[in-house]
Amino acid sequence: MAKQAPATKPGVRGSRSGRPIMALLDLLGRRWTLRIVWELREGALTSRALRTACDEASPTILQTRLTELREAGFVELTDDGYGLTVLGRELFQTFTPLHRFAERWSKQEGS
Amino acid sequence: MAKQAPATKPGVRGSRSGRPIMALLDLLGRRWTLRIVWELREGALTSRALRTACDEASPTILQTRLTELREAGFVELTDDGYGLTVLGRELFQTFTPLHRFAERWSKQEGS
DNA sequence: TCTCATTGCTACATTTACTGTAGCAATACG
DNA sequence: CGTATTGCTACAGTAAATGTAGCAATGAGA
Repeated sequence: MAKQAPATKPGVRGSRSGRPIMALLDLLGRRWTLRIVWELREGALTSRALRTACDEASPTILQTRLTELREAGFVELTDDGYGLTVLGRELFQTFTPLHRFAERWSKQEGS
Repeated sequence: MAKQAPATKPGVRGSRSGRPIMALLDLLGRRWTLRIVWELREGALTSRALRTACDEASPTILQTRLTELREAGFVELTDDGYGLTVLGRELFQTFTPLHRFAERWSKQEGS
């Protein structure tokens, strides 16, 4: 079940082009992926706690996404539960501008 | 078919919490959404050109995503085709660190 | 005006992805 | 032993995405 070479695994759309950004956009563009990274931002969570944080999402898909994120090297399973790796935290850093953008977006939306 | 109040439209997962980032993560976490924004980064594309750029994705889903992105205020349809709005370009700006991250990610993956 | 090509967009049957519920084996605590 | 976690999986049902085809509207050319 443990795959290798995550960055270019065949099932990833856009990875045929060899452009890493495509593989990343594809991975992040799957349901719950962005959310999981977001919810783990402040520390590790157990699978159940993560599920609660993710609005009781189906454990099936959470497990699938966690496996993908682990294969990609963004998430790891420790004694404290699932947590972001160093790489995963770097990925989360790129969300910061996104967060600020979201705030601006929601405000200009009312008009 | 035309909805209103995009930031808090009922179908958006995570928006019940009222946190804009959740609505944004949900929108961006749908298939082809990230990719579309990415492909429009250098200028407007016609629907067919966008489809080609998106690896011949189904026009059905592209049209759905384009509608969502237009309702969100990120994309607009002009004489040149679909293009990013000012807001959409701001959103794309947040991808820049993601792009650089993707490059680093693909390199450390081989080990 | 009659093609012909392009645009944005949609129908629809098939396939894939996701959901919701239930429950497993392993571990730990009493 | 019971019971309460953990990570994880099975499976039936539902929702989402794909792939192919084609529509109406627009414009260019003969």
